[in-house]
Order: sequence, then C-alpha cells, then structure tokens
Amino acid sequence: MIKNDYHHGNLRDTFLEIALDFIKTDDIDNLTLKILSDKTGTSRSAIYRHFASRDALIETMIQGGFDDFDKKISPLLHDKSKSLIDRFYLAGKALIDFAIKNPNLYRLIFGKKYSHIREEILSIEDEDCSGFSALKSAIEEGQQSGILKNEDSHQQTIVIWASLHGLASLIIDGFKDVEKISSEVYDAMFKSLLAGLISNKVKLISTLPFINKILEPNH
Amino acid sequence: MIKNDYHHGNLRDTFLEIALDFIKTDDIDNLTLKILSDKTGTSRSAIYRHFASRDALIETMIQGGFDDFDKKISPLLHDKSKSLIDRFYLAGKALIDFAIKNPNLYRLIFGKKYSHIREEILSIEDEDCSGFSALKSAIEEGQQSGILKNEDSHQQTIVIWASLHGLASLIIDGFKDVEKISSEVYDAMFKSLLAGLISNKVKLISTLPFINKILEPNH
DNA sequence: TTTAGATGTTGACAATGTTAACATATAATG
DNA sequence: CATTATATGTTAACATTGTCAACATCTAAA
Repeated sequence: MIKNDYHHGNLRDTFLEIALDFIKTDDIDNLTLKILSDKTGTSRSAIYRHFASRDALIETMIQGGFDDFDKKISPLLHDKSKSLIDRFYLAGKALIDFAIKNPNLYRLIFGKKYSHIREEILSIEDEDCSGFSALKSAIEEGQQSGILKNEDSHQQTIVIWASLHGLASLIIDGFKDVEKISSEVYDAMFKSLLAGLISNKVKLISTLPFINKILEPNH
Repeated sequence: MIKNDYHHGNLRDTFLEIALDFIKTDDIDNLTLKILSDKTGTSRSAIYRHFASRDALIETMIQGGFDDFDKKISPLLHDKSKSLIDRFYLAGKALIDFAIKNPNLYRLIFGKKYSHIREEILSIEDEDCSGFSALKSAIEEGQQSGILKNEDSHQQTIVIWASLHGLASLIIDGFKDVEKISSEVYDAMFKSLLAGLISNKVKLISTLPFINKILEPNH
C-alpha cells in the first residue's frame, strides 16, 4: 500500500467517500474539485489521476448509489416469508424512505442529467437485483396466483414505479405541503394503487392492520 | 421607445424570449450570459441592467412558465360542459403533453433548485388559476355528487398529482422504456387512478370510448 | 438648457474544470 | 542492488463563467 507524504495511498476511494458524504447534505452541483482536494490535502488536479473528469467521478457515485438503492428495495419484494401485499407496501415505503434520507443521491440517480449512466446500468444489471425487475416479478407472481388483475405487467410496473417516483420527488423537491404529510400520503397512494391492481374475485389478508382495513369488502 | 445603436429598446423582454427559446431545446444549466449577450448583440453584463442576476432571470422565466402551465391545465378541469371523468382524463393528458413538449421548462418549474420560487408563486397564486387547486376542486365536486369516494380530498389531490408528475418525469428524464410507450402507460395509469377514486355505488358515463370500457361493471 | 436617471460598455475579479509539463514515489526488471 | 518503467501527485497555465465597479451614452424631466 502506497502511503507517505507524497502519495495518499487510497485517493480514489477517499474521493468517492468524500463525494458521497457531501451529497448527504448538499446538491451535487455544489461539489467542486477544490472541496475534494482540500479535504484530501491534495492539489486540485490530483483527481485526474483517478477519474477522467468530474463527471466520471459522479458517474461512479451513481453506480454505487444505484447498488445501494437496489439492495434496499429488491430483497423486500423477493421476501416470500411475507404476503405479496405486505411486500408491495414495504418496498414502496422503502423507496420513499430512501429518497427522504438521500434526496441528493436519489435525484442524481433518477434525474435527467446522468440518465445515460442509469440506462447503461439498467441494461447490464442482473435482472433479479434491479428494483424495477423485482417489482415486475412480484406483480407477475400476483397475477399468476389470481390476486392481481391480469393486465400488461410491464405497464403496471411502470404505473406503480411512476407513482412512487412522483411522490418521492414531490416530497424531496421542496413541495412543503406534501413534505409535511408524506407518511399519510404514502398510505393513501398505496390504497389507490391497490384498488387499481387487485382482482375483486379474491379475498386477501395482510399482516399490516392498516392494509387489512383497506381490503375489507365494503371499504 | 428607446431604440438606436446604443439602446436596444426592449432588452429585458428580448432576454426572456431568448432564454425561453433556449430551453425549448437545451437544459437551463447550459444557458450562459454569453449566449444571451451574443444573441442580442450586447455586452455580457448588459443583463444586469434588467435582472439582478442570472438566477433572477431564471426566476422570471419560471413565473411565465408556471402561468403557461396553469392556463393549459386549469380550464380543462373547470370546463363543466364535459363530464368530470373526461375532465380528469384530459387534464392529466395535458400535463403529460406539457412535460413532453417542454421538458426543460417542466423540470425547471417542478424541480428542486428553484422550489422557493414555485412555493412563492403557489402561495400568492389565485386559487382558481392554479392547476393544483383546480384538481382539488374537481375532486371535491366529484365527492359531493357521489361519483368519487369520500376521502381526504387534499390527500387524493396529492396522490393524483404525484402519479402524473412521476409519469411525466420518467418520460422526460431519459427512461427510454417509459418514453417509448408513454401514451399507453398514461391510459393504464388513468385506469388505475380511477379505480382508486370512484365510488362503486354510482354508474358513470364518459364520452371517451376508452374510458367507458373501463367503467363497465365487470371489467 | 441643464440635469437626473436609465441603459449599455469596458475591464477586472475570483472560482471553476481541465490540461500539459514536470516531480516523486513505487514496482518491475535486469 | 541498480535501472527503469509506471503510477501518482504538483505546478502553472488556460478558457469560461457569473459578477461588479467605473465609465459612457442616451432619454426624459426640470
């Protein structure tokens, strides 16, 4: 391991750590190379020995962030020890939570500016690791077991994903009215989504009291 | 009117026009003062006689853009010559259309960066002009006439708004899969939202064949 | 006609991302 | 061990950016 006055030893990882730490409290646009060099005690151009450009650093951040995101969402949808409805509820809530806890990272991952990186990741990504794919699988599972209406699963997946993404965005993008009641609104949205998804031929049971109330016949 | 070699005559409006024209095809981040000065044949600092800063220009753009947006959405929801369901459908589609036709403006208006301006506009705005308020009124109208479930109208408004905003965002923020089938997904989302909203005690009729099909009892 | 105010220019500033040329450490090779 | 190639870091410069102060010019009011 290289480590002395001249060589830092692990600059690449340190830059990434600092950058990921930075966007916990500030927007990526405000991250300058000077901040990175000051915090590492290096020169402003040292970063170019480890990343082709500032954008390349950010793209690496996105890859890591996407991984974190998938790891929080995907397992919840795959967890067969829970009912399908519960899994949907918890995964959706996890998405909102992730956005609230990491607003700048969430925006970075799902925003327009670096969408080419996201699309690249999505195209390479292992099917079962992706949160989106996991949601689609769960929906198809529900359709096969007769719990959910038998409609185009890809469209259904997008509808749900879009709804959650929209709510997350409103919450973290400065819509104060929404931010205030984010928790209740998520429950309301889940109700609405469920009503649009479930087949009315099957009676469901959830372990979450809140959800059972929704599922009652004459709600 | 001031107009000669030295004085442009209407620089302020011209700057705004150029800027609004610019974001038809490019992101606001790429709009520099040099672009504005080159296109007007003025110096790079001329803008400071009309706007306190680059941000101030952008904030003015947002005000105008928000106006345009409201003018496209609000009337559709207020148009009592159409059935409530039709109004919902058309207003939602208009929102998606606006985003697709003006992606950079849409992002500017509803993004995080200038949310303080948006919040200020929303707090001042005439209730009936705001698209959000119009949606809320329409929902309450539906609740009173028994068409819609009688739940918290503010929450319902946010749920619908968030869903549409999420779909619009996915479409314009580089999710190629969603962009491809944006039209069909909107219809699917509308179905889903409707299922979550309508009271199952009342039979509805829409003039849109697509919607009537959804409303059939055993769909 | 004089003068105040509005509007535009010039030249400078610091901050930014980036690059080329140079410096120094480590690692590989003989 | 000595030599050399490679990796890593520094320095100094560059163009671009938003911004501002000092100055210039035109319009409009007194």
